[in-house]
Amino acid sequence: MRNNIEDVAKRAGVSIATVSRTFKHPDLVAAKTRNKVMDAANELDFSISRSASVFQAGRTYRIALLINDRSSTWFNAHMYEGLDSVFHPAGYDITFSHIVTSDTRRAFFENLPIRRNVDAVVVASFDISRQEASRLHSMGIPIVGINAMPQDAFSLSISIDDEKAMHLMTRHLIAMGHRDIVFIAFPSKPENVGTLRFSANERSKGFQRACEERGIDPSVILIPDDENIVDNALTRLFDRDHMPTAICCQQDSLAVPLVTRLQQFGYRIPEDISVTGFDDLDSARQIGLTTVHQDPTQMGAAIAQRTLDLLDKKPVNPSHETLDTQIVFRHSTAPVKDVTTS
Amino acid sequence: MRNNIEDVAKRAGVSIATVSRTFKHPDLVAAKTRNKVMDAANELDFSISRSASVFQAGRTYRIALLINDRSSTWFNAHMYEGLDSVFHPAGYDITFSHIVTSDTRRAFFENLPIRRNVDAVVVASFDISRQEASRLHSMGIPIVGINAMPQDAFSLSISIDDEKAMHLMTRHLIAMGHRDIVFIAFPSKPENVGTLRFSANERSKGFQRACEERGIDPSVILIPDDENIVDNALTRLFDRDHMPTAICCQQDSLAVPLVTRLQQFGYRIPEDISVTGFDDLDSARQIGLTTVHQDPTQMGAAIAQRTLDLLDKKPVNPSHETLDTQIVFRHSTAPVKDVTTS
DNA sequence: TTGTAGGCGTTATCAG
DNA sequence: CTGATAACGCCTACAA
Repeated sequence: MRNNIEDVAKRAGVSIATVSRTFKHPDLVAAKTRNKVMDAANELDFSISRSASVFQAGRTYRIALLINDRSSTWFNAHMYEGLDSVFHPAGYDITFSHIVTSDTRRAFFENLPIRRNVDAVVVASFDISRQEASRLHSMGIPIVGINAMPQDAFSLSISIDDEKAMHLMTRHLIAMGHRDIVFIAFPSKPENVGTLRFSANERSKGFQRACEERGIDPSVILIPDDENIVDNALTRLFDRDHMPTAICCQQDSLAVPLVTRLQQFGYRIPEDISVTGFDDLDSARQIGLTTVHQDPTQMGAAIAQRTLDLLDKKPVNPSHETLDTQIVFRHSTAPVKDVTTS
Repeated sequence: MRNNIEDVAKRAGVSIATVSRTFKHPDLVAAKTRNKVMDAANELDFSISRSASVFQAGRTYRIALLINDRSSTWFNAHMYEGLDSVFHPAGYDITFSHIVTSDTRRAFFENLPIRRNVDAVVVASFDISRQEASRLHSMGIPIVGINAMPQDAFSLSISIDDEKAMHLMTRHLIAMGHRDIVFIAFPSKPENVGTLRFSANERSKGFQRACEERGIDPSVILIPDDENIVDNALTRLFDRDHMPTAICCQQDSLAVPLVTRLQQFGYRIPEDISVTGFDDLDSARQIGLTTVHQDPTQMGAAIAQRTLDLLDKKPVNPSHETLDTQIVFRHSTAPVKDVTTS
């Protein structure tokens, strides 16, 4: 912490400008001079102060990441990893802003605490209103979205089509003869109902649309998203007259343990009940769950790269990307056995 | 980005010092002046530049987090969340340094790219050599460890006792009559064998010690840590003459899906085979796995708080903390049925 | 309670 | 290829 660029300059017998150049533009410095400088720097344990160069660069080299959940979530942790894999090497720090309750949300958009202090904003997994979008844009920096809507509120965006994916999945089930299908989901948080679209809602819609298209009465179970999600689901399931032939889960983190527990109660998956998930967690692959694949790491890396291009004023092709949704067919789904379908 | 402190000062008809104080020490500014300044600031969309104030503060307000795995790992993601919950509000950014291969490791410790650019270093889940420790200390800043050894190489540390925990777990199994127990683990990476202690090794040691204490020949299966860990484990398991009565897994991420798969093959857990894990993932609770609990979020938050105290030169009690290891007994373990033990 | 002025460490510009 | 110098935006003694 002690030695600064001037100490190195003195020791190397050059000017501070030369020291700076040695680090930032080595090619502009004679090899001999460069070595002198590097030696001096090593002896003094010197390296360029990031704070100082960031400061003088005018850019903040900081990216705000807006999330509406914990950062340790499967999606968020992987997305962060993808973002960081691109932003970090480019010299950017990523900092989370947790937009969880409607209060924090309002406070955030009113005060924009990150104003003037980040070079770009990444909005992940939640939708923003037009008003919030324009508020964000008042900062005059790129706003990019990951699984966030509406797309045109963002400078760049990347998303999967949750509705379509779940629609596809439901059709898969229906095509195998299932008519008694239950969709299990977590309810939207109250502060988000109505105005905003979340992945969860889209998935629910996709399920319902597929059912309605085939004249099936969609059966949806909403369970609290607490520490006992599987118990909650089982309770509601057992509360019915009979078990459905297929269970469509909003996400793998529910489907995976549910499979295990159903097995423990003697239900064979998929012989007795088909189960599907969404996300494609590692554990989903391990247990052979049929699910919708998405790769948040890759999404993060992709949008980060495009954001970087935008910041560097390079041409960025497509501004808005909707990834193909892909179902991974494994062995938690099978045709219905006893076909008593009307 | 446009307006700086001077613009605000002009508009508010005060000096820049007053503007600065209004933001940093509001109590030192007359209420009336303060309002004038805040109004001007709002009109100009001004807020203090973090880069500038960090720069001039002399501190970097950055924390380096050294990990030897991906940041999206269950442990790392949660630990990060804990660290961030304390560091972020205090104005610190956390940046990952991935120390993965022996090459990156060597390069890191030779060049110390973070030198002079972070206020503290957090080493997580891997051990460092004396040499590396002293190298780190040459930076003249606190080095803190989370599940890292040797403790006295760090200014502060917090750990669980992996060896003890697995020893306890194994004894639990033995106490229930199990003598045919298999321990399934991932091998250490080659570059770490010998010199360094990892959680994984400690757990293995704990298992073996417990076995030896009871005259049981410890049976250890090492499987590659690739995309098919459960298949790998099952293959090795089926390769034996017979199934063990108990399976001790190095971590939940293996144990949880293994339970599911074993069930699919008709083994009842725990009636036919007892299975134990380590970590206490959310999914472990959902499926009722008996496991060792650890809370990386809480560990991260705790060490972050103590690090902050250290940075602020407040007294920090205990420097080195080893958390009590706690087993969560659920229903994946049971006494052996057909006791043919010799 | 408020203003003045020096300095934080680096980089870019421009001259040599 | 190298050196001198003026920013960059803010904070904090110190003075008023």
